[in-house]
Amino acid sequence: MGRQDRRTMPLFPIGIVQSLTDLSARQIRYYEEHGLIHPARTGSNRRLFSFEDVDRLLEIKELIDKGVNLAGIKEMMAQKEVRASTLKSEHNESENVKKDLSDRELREMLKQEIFEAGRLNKASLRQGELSRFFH
DNA sequence: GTTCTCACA
DNA sequence: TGTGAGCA
Repeated sequence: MGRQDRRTMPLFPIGIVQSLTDLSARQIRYYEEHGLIHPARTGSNRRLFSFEDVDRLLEIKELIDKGVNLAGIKEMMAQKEVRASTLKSEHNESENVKKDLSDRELREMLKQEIFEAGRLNKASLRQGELSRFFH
């Protein structure tokens, strides 16, 4: 069994994940509903989470604690996937081309990440202002 | 005992 | 997001 199999192997029920992440079952199911995680199901329709799922939930929790809303988290995760697949495809390029691209695109990806973080932070700040305004 | 879906004084 | 109902 490979390392990857171990990361994606469906292992624990929602109760365990709850205590592992300090998220409510409600939140966990809600995030699944929005495509942030994809836990497997047992024959009796119970969710089974992998280490990968738990890791993602922990990342989600950090963003939630920082005041990022679901839309923001979705974009952050999407950005991350783009960066991951970019790296993966570059991994298959020839050495010469890769050296060139990875250096340039590494900076580009970093820039995008910072840009995204800044944009979302402003968005959540605006939310804060609005909630105060309507209070 | 636990989890699932659905719905909302 | 919480919570309770009614199942499996």
